[in-house]
Amino acid sequence: MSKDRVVKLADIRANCQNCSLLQLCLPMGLAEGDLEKLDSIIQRRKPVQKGDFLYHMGDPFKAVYAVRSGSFKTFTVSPDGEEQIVGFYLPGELMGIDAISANHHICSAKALETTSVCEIPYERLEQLSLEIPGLQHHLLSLMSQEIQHDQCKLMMVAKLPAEGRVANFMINLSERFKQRGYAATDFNLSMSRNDIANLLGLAVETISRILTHFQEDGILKVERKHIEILNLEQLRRISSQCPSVSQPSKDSSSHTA
Amino acid sequence: MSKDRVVKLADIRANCQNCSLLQLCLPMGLAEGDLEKLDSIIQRRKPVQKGDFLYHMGDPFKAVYAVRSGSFKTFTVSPDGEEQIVGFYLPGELMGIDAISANHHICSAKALETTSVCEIPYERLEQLSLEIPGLQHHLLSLMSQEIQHDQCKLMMVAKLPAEGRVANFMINLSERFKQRGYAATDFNLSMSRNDIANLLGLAVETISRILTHFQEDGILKVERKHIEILNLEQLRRISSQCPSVSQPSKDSSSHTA
DNA sequence: GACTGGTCTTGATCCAGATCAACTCGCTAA
DNA sequence: TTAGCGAGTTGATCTGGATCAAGACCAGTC
Repeated sequence: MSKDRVVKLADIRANCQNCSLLQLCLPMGLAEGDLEKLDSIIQRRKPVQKGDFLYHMGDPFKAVYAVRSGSFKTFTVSPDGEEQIVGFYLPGELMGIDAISANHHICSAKALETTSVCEIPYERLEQLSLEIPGLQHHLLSLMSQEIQHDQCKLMMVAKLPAEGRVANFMINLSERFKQRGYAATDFNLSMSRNDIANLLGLAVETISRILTHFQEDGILKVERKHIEILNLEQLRRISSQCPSVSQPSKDSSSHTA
Repeated sequence: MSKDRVVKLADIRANCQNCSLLQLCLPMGLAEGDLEKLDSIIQRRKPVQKGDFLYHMGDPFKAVYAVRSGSFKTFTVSPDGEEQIVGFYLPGELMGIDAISANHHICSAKALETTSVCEIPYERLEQLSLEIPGLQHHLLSLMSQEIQHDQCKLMMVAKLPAEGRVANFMINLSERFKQRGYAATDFNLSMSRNDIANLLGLAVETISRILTHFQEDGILKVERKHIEILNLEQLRRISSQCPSVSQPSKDSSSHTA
């Protein structure tokens, strides 16, 4: 294999055009030429190691980030130092758009594993979305989706009992993995039980108990971080509440849980 | 008073230029000429009566609405017919932007009292925000704010005990009233105890008990729908958790609870 | 006035899930 | 190999808030 060929491969991987997440991510639906324009402002950064921060709460808002591989959690820290998880982000999902109005990040983003991201300078993105037909709409649409999902999460936490929340969480992850071309019923959790508990407003012990309970009932197979969904229908029945999670819209990136 | 003068007064009232909510609402920060452009696409509709719907869940998405006076609740209905409140909307707040991505309304909007709204056809708004400098950014900013507030609500429900949620709810209302030029510590609730309980994920009885408890402790004066905040500091202490509610950003319309 | 239906309050009881405490399982490190 | 530590599980107990039930308070309406 010549050096040239190696370079070319690296080059291919680093373009939106050849990214497997094209249909999910920000550039979704753009024409060839417009895609290149967008591509030209995007910066690929070196991977973020597990436990490292992509940005901190309070940092000035410069860019939004698309996850390329791996996963993140975002969280705020309350005055008394307690962490509150806001969401988990998977490949193709956009992080940081909640910072537009405040002009600084309102939560911190920490890598749950080794991850790579595309950095999209926000000012240039706004300029570009004045020029590229459809980009503005797509951006607004992405944000509207984020609102929809947040409202859905709110309803889940306000209305569902513990089992329903865990079921809902698993279904949500499953659907997001499916959209990304991964197995829908067999995956690894990159987040700890603690993080899940935190997001769902429950105690760690409760998560643990419910997972073993689901396992006893043949709904899930749980082995440390590895989850296998054995009875999706049952899981849905337990979760059933939140319409927009069980009926994802056609264009559905940035499904955050 | 001549007929001309009457017409002129009516005309004045029906323009963004002369609206008392100008500094809070969608047209915030626009230049004179641009303001007129925006104004020209906005339709003022006849008032919506208490209990009537502005739109229903599932309706095709045509427009967003700015509350001019009065208040709304938005809610979804789950498969089993149960209502889940998503938020309450006060004058100057924008309703319906959560429908952009799905292209139909994902919740219903019901007037809590006699209200008037400005209807802003969404397609024309998108067109206009390609032309008017700053409008695109403002729109994105508004949506980002909505995300921020939803995340804040989520944290509140996931983390705070019942008293904290009620305290938080009251502070949030108080601040929104204040921004609108109403008294911050003396106001009327347009929503029922039931609606509040529903939003906060609590039982009506719990709301009732907490309100009497707050009254006994001299934190609030409660008389049916009328609320007087006697000890805002204490209320804050009970609520203290959710940073972005207690530190509203400079540009802060669409504070929804 | 008295009658009715909705909203709100108050009290008594119960239970889902928190909390506390002990233990197990992997993993890393020496 | 053992020691040590963080993450996860499991059990026992406790409690905040739900639920059930009964009144109280209004706003209409006849």
